[in-house]
Amino acid sequence: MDEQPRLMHSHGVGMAGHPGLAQHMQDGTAGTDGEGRKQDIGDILQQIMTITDQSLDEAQARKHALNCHRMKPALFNVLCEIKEKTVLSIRGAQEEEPPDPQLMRLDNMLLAEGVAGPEKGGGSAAAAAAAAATGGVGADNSAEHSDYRAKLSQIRQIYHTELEKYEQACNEFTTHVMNLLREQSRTRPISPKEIERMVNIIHRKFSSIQMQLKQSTCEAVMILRSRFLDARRKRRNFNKQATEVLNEYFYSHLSNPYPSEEAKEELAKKCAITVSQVSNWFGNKRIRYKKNISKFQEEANMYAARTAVNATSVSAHGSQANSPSTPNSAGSAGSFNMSNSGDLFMSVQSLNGDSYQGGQVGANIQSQVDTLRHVISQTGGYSDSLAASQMYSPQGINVRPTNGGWQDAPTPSSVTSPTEGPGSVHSDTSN
DNA sequence: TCCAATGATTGTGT
DNA sequence: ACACAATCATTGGA
Repeated sequence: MDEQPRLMHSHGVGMAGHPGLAQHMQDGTAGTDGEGRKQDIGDILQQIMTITDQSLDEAQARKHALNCHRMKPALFNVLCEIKEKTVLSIRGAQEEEPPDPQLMRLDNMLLAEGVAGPEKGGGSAAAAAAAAATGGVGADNSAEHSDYRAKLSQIRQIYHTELEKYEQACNEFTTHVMNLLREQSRTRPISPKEIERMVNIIHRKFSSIQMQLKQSTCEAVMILRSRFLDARRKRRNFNKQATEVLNEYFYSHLSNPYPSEEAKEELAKKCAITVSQVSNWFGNKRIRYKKNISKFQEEANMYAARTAVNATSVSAHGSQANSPSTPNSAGSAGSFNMSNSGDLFMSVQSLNGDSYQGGQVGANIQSQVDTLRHVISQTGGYSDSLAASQMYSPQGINVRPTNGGWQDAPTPSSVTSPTEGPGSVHSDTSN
């Protein structure tokens, strides 16, 4: 910096002890010719460069004089132009930046999660969407949702408070800097464009802070989501009634415990759970039943007896059994085949694994067959130990609980008929 | 506190 | 897409 005065000296323009600006101002002729103008500019420059070296009063006086000098606007314009063409133009090239994709992602997410955007509904909509995604739409999880919403709105509140703080700080700082620059623009060449640029720089800095805020908010939302909507963490046992409905269906369709889509829907409705929950339940049940049939024997018999009572009472009234086991009853060919007798069914069953598809179509009849089989097994002197051994009894050439299930070796129903002696093949069908 | 039961998820096979 | 099997994570009773 202190080189510049020397530079001036070398040009032989402004010198220490040079007449003050006031004098120049009085000297109107100074600016008329080229030489005079040059000297004039040199003087002004000199004033600018040495202004900090002077005492406060003197500086103030000179500052005032400078501000009032007729050449000042022109000079500042030129200087601004030079600045513009050099440093600022380089910076300007960097300024044109596309919207940050990362920021856009964060914004979108916050919007989708209901943290940003409209106050009402966003959060609950996001919660509902998230719940739907996890398949958990139950009557009992509305409480969970409200809890989720409460936490989400807490995050939202914090986010907005912080955002407001940032914005306020940003505005305050921007105003301060702008005032400062405007003030300074009287004594040094600062164009409005430059001020604007400075404001942009400040905004960018603050927006990067904002991005951090958004990022941490997103993280918080994600954690909240995973904690609240991970169904495994919020597992609730189904209520007794729901379990009974499902078990009833399962044991009354033991030969083919694969509810159709409609059956699942109806079961879901009855149990106030989702279809996917029904699917899960049946998946688990099939596996666990197959793994340890003896354990489920008692349960099987209980439900079989119960269903049998229902079935007989219903048939006594000459109407259709209106249980969840009905949805599959739309079948015609299957029903026809099945409707002949349990004997036919069983023979088909033992000959052809696909017969269970028929069973699925004629679920009504199949249900009755299963049920009756259980009743017979109960009345015929059932014993647990026998049941356990029966699982692997010689009767079951196709009785292999571990071989992959009902579809290709579909005789768990006979497995659940432990009264059949090892020799009494299909004796249960002779009802 | 332990442990069986149970609903849900994940990985794999078809 | 669905079923199975293994597994996880939670619940609830002893």
